[in-house]
Amino acid sequence: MSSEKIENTYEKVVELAKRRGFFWPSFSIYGGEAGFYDYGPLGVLLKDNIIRIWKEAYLRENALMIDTPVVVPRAVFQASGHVDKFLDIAAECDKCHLRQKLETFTKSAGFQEVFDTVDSGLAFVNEHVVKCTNCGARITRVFDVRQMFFLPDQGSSGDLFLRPETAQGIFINFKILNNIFRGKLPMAVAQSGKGFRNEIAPRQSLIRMKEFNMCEVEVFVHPEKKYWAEIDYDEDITICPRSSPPLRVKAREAVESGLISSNAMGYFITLTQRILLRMGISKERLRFRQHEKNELAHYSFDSWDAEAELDGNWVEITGIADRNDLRNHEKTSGESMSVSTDEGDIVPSVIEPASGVDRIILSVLMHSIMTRDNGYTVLSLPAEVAPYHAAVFPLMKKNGMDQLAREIYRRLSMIDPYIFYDESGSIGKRYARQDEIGTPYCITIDGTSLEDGTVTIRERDSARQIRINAEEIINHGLLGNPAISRDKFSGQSS
RNA sequence: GCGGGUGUAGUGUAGGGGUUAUCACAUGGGCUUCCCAAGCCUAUGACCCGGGUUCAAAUCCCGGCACCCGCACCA
Repeated sequence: MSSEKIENTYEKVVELAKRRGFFWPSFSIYGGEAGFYDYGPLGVLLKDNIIRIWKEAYLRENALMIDTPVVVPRAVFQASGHVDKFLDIAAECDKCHLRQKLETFTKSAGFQEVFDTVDSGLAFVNEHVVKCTNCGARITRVFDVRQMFFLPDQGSSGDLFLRPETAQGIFINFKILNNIFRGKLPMAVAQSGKGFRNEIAPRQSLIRMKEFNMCEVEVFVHPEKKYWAEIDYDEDITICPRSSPPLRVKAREAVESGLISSNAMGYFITLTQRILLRMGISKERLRFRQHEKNELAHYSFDSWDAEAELDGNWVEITGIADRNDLRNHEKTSGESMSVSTDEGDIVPSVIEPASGVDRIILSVLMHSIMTRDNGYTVLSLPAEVAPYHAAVFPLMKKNGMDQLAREIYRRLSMIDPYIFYDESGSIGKRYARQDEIGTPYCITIDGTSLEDGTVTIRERDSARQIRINAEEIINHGLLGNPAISRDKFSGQSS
């Protein structure tokens, strides 16, 4: 099998995704709508698996799970700063209709001003001659571009928005959650759900969508110590700090040397790597890059992005931000957000590992797709990520092989529902189909099965088979069954 | 949002004012086959949408939409 990078992996994955049923553009019979994608039969299973891996990793950190509405009243985003800051002050040239951020025009005209409001921008262009970077005409039109969707109907308290992040649902419930956690710190709260952003130019299928899935964790820590737990992870991470060239380090050492600013930041960078690798991101194609000062979000002092290399570009798939939202909500709502500790009352700081589920899914697919020497495609997904754990086939549809195969399928699916049954076409075609959707094992019932109850199990990546008693699988399952461990497939070929 | 390119079955494509719209793969059914998309028979299936020009538009023109590439944007 060739593990070299396939040129145009992106297009290959998008084509496969539609043909086999992972994902495709939404609303296509009505011409489509940019920025929206449907998950199909396989994509739903894959996405569930990705989210489950994340959820289980954070349950092991004793995180609390929460689920809050996607529709959110204005007051929340007023306090968080999104209403004021989550928009662009844009300008348009009346002559050539070039449209971009006002600051892009003013900067290239030699001005350093930053604009928060349409009024301040308008006042500026009236006072100063700002010329179009394209045609040289004077800029006079200034307007704002909201990046949050808002609903035409009012709620009981005014404007309603679709949330651009799930995080605020956690912050505003901080006191309730901390009570449930019996007042302790540090505390982690996690939420998986949809977010909405009015992207100007949605691109590249799952990379930039207007409606997307996110998995966010808010880790509440002591603001001076920012400590979560001893970093006992020993593996290397690749980091790109602002202050030095890229390097491979252990998180513990990077925290001790000050390259990573806090224990909590280092801990969750490493945990994020473990989670992403488990999901099927390739380690060689994953790095953590610290944000430049000028690319930090309005709420963040420090931020590290987990980036996946996709067809030569580094794409953010998870962001780990050091932010301070509780103070804003305390100020605006008047509710105390402080926690009593031995060292007095404190308002916790927040470390936020936030993952884009859709981007992870695309990255996992792009990192998993392989081409066999015979030219056929294999999705080399981790077994626990693959939509189906196994497929069951009769070698041929005769002599009772199909009856026995259906019986084994029926019994097996009682203990593991992620099993696919197929008896159509030739055996080779069925293997190839399962390879292409990442099914790690194919169980085939042949003539010998009729005699002694054994079946063959074929491992996807090696295409090798072992023979095993069917009862062994039915009683113990496939995943984690020592009789079916990968190394069993390494020695013999068939 | 801007500029360029593209749009033909599920997928990849040929064609290019009047065709029965090409081919391959995939898909359904049948035959064959005791292990890797084999073979044979058979069936289903397409010109992105709207307007214009024309006797006639899938084909030419205009507009829209979507996708791809670059720019800008990415809280």
